[in-house]
Amino acid sequence: MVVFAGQGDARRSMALLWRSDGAGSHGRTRGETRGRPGPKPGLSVGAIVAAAIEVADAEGMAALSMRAVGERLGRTAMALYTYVPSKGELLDLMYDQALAELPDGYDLAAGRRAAVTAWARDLWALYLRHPWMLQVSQARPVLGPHEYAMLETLLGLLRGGGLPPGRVRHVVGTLFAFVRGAAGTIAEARQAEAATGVTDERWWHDRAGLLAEVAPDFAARFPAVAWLESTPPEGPVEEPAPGEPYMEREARRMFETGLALILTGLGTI
Amino acid sequence: MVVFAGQGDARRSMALLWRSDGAGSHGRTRGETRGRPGPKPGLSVGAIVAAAIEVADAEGMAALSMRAVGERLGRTAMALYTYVPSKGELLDLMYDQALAELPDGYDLAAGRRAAVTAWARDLWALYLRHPWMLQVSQARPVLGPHEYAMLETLLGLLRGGGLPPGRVRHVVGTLFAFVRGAAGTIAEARQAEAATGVTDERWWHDRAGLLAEVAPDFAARFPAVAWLESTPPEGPVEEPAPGEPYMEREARRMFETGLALILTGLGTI
DNA sequence: CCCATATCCTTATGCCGTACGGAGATCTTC
DNA sequence: GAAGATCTCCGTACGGCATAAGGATATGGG
Repeated sequence: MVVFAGQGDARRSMALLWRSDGAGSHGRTRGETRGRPGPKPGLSVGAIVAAAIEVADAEGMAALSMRAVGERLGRTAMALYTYVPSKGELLDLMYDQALAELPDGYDLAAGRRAAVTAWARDLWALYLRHPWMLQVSQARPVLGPHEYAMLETLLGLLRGGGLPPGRVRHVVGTLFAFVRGAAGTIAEARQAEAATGVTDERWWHDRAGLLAEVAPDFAARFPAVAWLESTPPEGPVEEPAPGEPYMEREARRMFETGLALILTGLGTI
Repeated sequence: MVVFAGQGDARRSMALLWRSDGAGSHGRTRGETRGRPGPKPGLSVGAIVAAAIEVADAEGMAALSMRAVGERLGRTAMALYTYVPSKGELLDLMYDQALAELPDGYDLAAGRRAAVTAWARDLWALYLRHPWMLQVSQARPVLGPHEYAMLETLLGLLRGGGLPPGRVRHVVGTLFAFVRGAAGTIAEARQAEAATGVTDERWWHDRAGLLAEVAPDFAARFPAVAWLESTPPEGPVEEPAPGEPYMEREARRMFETGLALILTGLGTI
């Protein structure tokens, strides 16, 4: 399920997001530790965010608990609350931190379309590296620095294409929606595989058998579906790509097709 | 976060999904109750699914607990387990049941593109009526009868367009990904609004103030973003649509734009 | 009547996020 | 160096969650 970020002290959470210690610098957090009473901080916001991302990457969003993150850092769950106000804020920080992995510029020399394609592929790859990102609510955007940086990058590619600003907004929204939706298909499959240990291949095989059991009249009820499923995935017009599971290859092809449709449409408008 | 369906007894869950009592018929579930010992069932799978959908629609996915569903039916949480193996299976049933609201055919008289557009709009509207649907994992599809019915409907529109089957698969995936992604933006906003009581308008206003506080150099760091945000949403080339909040109108326009891009692209390929 | 079987409930287990307050480290100020 | 303020980290506890186990009770067939 989508996890909603905490709407606690909004000012504090924005300050955390835009804190000056960049990236995963594991640095000091609120001003300087120098000259403050009390024990030296053994952790940092950056370290906690990094640990949380590791947990979420490895075990999936469902396994991301404050206890689990604390354990990875050799602390208890409660120790984290010194640095981060709540789990919701931690999710926001994780999300924005992951976005920092994106490149911040693309070469327009090969053309606008090629650059936007590269941008979309990178975002898609990021979502696949961090499938839990798709489960952080998009409702109230995180509004962190890296989110704006990503947007800035895309706008840099789209601006100057002759589109009016209102149009640009909708194109941006379309690209985000598509990449996100397309990545969701496969990202969640990976999470399910990691969480349950059942490969996608096997799962589909088992389910197909059950489906035939429970709906013996399938082909009659859904002729077009049966037609589609009876045809082979596609011709051999493809590089080998040896290790890639069937599902993933299909998902990638779908992504490329959809992206091409959108950009072709954009070119003819 | 995305909720994963239970991978308990797969056979039982498929049987539940494809149980003969259709739709919300609140009918008998496993064979006939006639001639069985024990008290008469006071509930039914259909009634439980309907109650769960009501809860999720009204209070959001986060508030959907077995206790809440039981309470709505005047029972305890444990009473539900007589009918449904786990919360995960219940989610599958809810998902497939909601899909039953979709029309099962479109008129091709006005052309293929018009029909596909209508199909996409209906799916988008369904997601907005039931925002929690977007939080049910897509990883391992539910594979319920209404999911196949929806697919069958779309394939009925796309088949005969001269596209090879492999291509059709990718176009279908693209349409699903886009509609889902686009609906997510606004559906989650509605859920957040319902859950927190803070309107989107107000939330954005507050956050903008905080952003200016915490990142005073915003316009310099993100010039293209600042440029985009400084331009008015769009010309007055729009019907009044009085009650529609600003965010929703923009989201709807984005959806229409993206759909047009995809279908235009499809037309020129 | 008797008993198998069904529904529904009470209770309990082990997770979760996190409020509260205590223990002890480390600073500034005398 | 002592006092007091302030900080990190932890132990405990609370209420909520899904759900396992088993008991009370109703209902049918024999």
